[in-house]
Amino acid sequence: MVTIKDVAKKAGHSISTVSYALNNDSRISEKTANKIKEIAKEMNYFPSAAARNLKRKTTKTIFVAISDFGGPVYNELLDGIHHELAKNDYTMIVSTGVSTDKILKQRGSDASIISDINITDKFLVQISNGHSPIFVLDRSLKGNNIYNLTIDNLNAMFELTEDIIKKGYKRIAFVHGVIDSYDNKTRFEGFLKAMNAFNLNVYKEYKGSFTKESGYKIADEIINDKQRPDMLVCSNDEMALGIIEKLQLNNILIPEEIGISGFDDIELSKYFSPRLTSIKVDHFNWGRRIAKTILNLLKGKDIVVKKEKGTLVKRESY
Amino acid sequence: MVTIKDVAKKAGHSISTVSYALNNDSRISEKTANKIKEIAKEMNYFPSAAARNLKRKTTKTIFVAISDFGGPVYNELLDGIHHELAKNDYTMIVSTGVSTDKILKQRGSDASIISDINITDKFLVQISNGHSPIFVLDRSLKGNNIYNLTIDNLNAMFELTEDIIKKGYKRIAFVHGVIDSYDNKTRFEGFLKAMNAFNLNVYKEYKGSFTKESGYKIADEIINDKQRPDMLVCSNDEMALGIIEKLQLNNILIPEEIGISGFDDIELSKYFSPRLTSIKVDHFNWGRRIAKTILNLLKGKDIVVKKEKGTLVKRESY
DNA sequence: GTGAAAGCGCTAACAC
DNA sequence: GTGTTAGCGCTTTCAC
Repeated sequence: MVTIKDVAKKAGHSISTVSYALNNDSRISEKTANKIKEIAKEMNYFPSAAARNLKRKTTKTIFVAISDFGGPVYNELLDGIHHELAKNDYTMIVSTGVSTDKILKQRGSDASIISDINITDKFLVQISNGHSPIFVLDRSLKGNNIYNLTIDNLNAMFELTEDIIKKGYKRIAFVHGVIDSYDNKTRFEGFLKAMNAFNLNVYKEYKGSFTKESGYKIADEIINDKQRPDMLVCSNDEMALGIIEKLQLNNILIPEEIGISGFDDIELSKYFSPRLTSIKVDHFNWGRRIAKTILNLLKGKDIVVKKEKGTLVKRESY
Repeated sequence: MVTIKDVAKKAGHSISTVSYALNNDSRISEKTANKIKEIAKEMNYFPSAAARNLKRKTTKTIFVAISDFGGPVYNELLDGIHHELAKNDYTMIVSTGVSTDKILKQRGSDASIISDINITDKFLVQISNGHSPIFVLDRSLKGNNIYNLTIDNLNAMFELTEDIIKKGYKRIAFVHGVIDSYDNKTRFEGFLKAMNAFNLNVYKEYKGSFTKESGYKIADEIINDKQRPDMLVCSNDEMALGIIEKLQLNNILIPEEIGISGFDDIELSKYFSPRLTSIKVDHFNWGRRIAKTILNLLKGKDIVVKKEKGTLVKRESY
């Protein structure tokens, strides 16, 4: 591995001069700088991140922890974050699972974005002290270096439920995702708010876990039910799609017999028949805003945290 | 930030004793070790990755470069890689775009997996000298520390094409993805091999770019064509799905008027109507194999590189 | 405009 | 069994 020392020797200069030259310090004469740069290039030299990070106490890296790489949602979010960071010469690294814990503990980044449901609040609070800033998505968590960035689930779900109620549905049920997750709680809250506003009672509640499989199970319950709801408000799209699939397999017509709605507006939702009515969040844009917020904080600016809005996408599922 | 020095001071021991204790060196008495560990925990101490990496000249990190986070394929692949690495106490970091170049140059990892079509062969060859090992997926590239890991596109496509020919199709066209990409070339090769084996001429060739959008364009060409092919062998699923969507919008029946096949077997392909016949690759398993190969290499073992097989998934699209 | 040297936080060879 | 110390590759202060 070629180090700054090797370059210095070959260039016939001190390592400090080489360092200055490569970092475009104005003290070095253009002639020397160019000569050094050429030699460095020739030798295929690149500064070691480890050494530089150690010295600079900053990594110019932002870390993003996600639950899994499959989610249709992460795609755009990560794109948005990366887009903004790259413009500002920051590097984005992403990880899942146990790797995440290690990166977090060992301060591999100047800031972290947590969107991994498997990382506990407790762990985050524990490491946060004296840590680089941690931005948590979709949870509500207080702590020293912890910042909360969320989607405005409540208002979006309120708007959706209002639309449903105005269509004349009466036996409206709610399909929960992971019951005490931030997303589920706030979405349910928005749902309840609308139901209350129209003096309607919740007809039924189903307990799922945000997955398509949990949707299948709920569909089974519904199939065997003699007093079915006429509308299912689901806490996310994946459960809604699972339910649709299974109900249709059992010849229950959607939306004629039961209406259904989702949340997230994932890619697949457009391809189902009927196409799912859902709440769309512009994740690319949200990612950019998240990155901007982080960069501002790192620059020492004051930051304002605003909730990201969702918009109702009306299709034919109710 | 709390350093090893702080822990040493508080524990009343030298920093080396602390280092040994935390790294479970057998020289340190259990009593001292436990005391030190407790204090470290209490102080919320974690060793700095930067300092450790610099000293150890190893990061215990494997880097994966991907084209984008959206691809349905990456999900399982990354899961598989992570699964295997985590078991062996390695950390996986993932990145896209310009971040990738920086990480690669600055040796942020003990090995890298490249599955990003935007990274040029030239760049890889340039940095490879004296670099940690680089594993390239889906390309054929020679170099010092470069290893090629690929899917057996040729044989899988041969098998698929053979099945198509045996169904009696005569006017068989091929839909190219990015024309000189490894995947496209080898898939086309397998296609040609089967056509030749049955003495059939390629009826037509269309040029796409692996995206659904390029599928739409090709569909337009086909719609306006007076002498349409009766079968479209596509270089990947996404183009096939784009073509199906557009053809159906124009009331062309699939498979009655035109048959169609894909490659990759992405999630969506099951939900289309008709469901797409395709080649499935077990990406999770492939990811695990890739990780195992890398770990073996890092351990100094000899490695054998075998192509990953694909299997034909027959559905109703031809 | 350039170089010598200190030191970032850690590991590990060596001394005791 | 524990401590002293060199040094990983780099940046940056200070001296010239």
